[in-house]
Amino acid sequence: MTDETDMANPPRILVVDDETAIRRFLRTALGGGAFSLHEAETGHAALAAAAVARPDIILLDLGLPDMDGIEVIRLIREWSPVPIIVLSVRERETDKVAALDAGADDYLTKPFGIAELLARIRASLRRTLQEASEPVFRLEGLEVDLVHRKVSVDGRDVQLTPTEYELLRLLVTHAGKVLTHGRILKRIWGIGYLDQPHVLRVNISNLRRKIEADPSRPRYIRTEPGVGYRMMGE
Amino acid sequence: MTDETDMANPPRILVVDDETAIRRFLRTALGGGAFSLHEAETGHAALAAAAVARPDIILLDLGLPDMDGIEVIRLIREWSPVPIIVLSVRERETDKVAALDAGADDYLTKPFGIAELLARIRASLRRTLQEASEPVFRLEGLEVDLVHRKVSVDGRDVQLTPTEYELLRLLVTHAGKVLTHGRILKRIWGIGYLDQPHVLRVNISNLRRKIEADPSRPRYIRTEPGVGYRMMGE
DNA sequence: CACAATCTTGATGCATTCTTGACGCAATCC
DNA sequence: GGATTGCGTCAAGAATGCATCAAGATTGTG
Repeated sequence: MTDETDMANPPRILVVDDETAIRRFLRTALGGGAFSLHEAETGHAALAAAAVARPDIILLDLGLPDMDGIEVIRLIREWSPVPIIVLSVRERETDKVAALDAGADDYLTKPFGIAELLARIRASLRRTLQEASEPVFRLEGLEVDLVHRKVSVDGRDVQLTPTEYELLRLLVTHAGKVLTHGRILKRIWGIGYLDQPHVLRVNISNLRRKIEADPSRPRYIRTEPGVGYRMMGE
Repeated sequence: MTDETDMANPPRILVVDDETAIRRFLRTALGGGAFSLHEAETGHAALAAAAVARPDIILLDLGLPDMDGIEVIRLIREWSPVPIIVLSVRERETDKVAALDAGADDYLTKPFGIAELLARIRASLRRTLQEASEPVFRLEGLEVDLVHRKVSVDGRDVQLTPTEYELLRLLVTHAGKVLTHGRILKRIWGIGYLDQPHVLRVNISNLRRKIEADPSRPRYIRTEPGVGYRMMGE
């Protein structure tokens, strides 16, 4: 589907643990730009951070100084379905059952492997992200909703043909950058059309007629003479 | 084929394991009417059962006689998001990571406590059930009651065939979004019908005749030429 | 075993979309 | 300044996709 991995908006992770060593360990393990990290040392701080930072996932230790971790899960579950992965030294089955039934999504007993933790985080994110995130491109009056596959200009819905939409999608996902004729042709019409820029011009023209107010002086799709086209923005 | 999500009907669980002892153990542990159990001994049987029985959750052993469990996960994930919990003797971290990244939702190493397994099953079911948050879909005169499996237009009840209802349900649960032909075909007719969009068109046509006032100019099910169909709404 | 409902498949007419060619215009090169 | 090249627009035939009807196959049910 989409080929561009969006590094601009890394998933937010809230780490809740009172031990500094553990937090530092997780910070190095989860760092590196793949995630945006927030930390909390107490249950109350965790509740506040969950509300303010809106994490995409919570890593929760059960042994907190001010309140029991199970209680933290319950209180969060009263208003948020955010995935919660429990990290705890308690390995008794009753502890696991209590945490899971309180609303936790997963339970790892310390010590755990960092690779396994990362895999479980990916599994959780995969479940929520496949429904959630709404990548919508906006530029002045133009709005391209890549999830719902909807395009509108100044509020009015615009109906595009499959190739027109593919072309627009390609431009939008590379907004600001110049796409060469060759790159576009290869991508949409396949290799073999490299020497036929005409089909591309026709489609750009049709696309402009549908989304540009004045196709002869385009606001969105600018042509870069001798090179290719560029979607404005960024 | 029918997916009677009545509250009276217990969640369906598919157990995939070649060892008779394990299956018997799970049968007693999960029995008692709380769940409806299906079983498979091989990977191929598991794939067939997943398509036919439409389980709400799959318990999968990785050591199958005919194919690797990881491969089973991948093949199921090509067309179904059903929760998969891996039960395996392999306790190496790389095995866990491979299974989770292939699309598994959880991983338990044998031997495990039955209470923990039940808790993890409850956690998985809770997640999927909360996604079906809207029990009844309304749009202008159309009303689709997903709990009682009833459809009405302007107050008059409409009788749909099983496939028609499944199709409508799929569209309604993704209201606003475009569902591609391929996605619908895979989901309702199974993979293998990917290259037969005709059956889909016939059913869309029949469905429209039953719920649309003017099937030639549909209000609810809009066709996205070259792409798929979309239930209006949101 | 027979009946009814449903599903599948084929055929047909219609609408949309794609492709290709022709032509005007602007910028560039010599 | 004239020729060349690249770009944008228009239009028409070809190709594809869609909706609908109808008939045979399948399934379920009593």
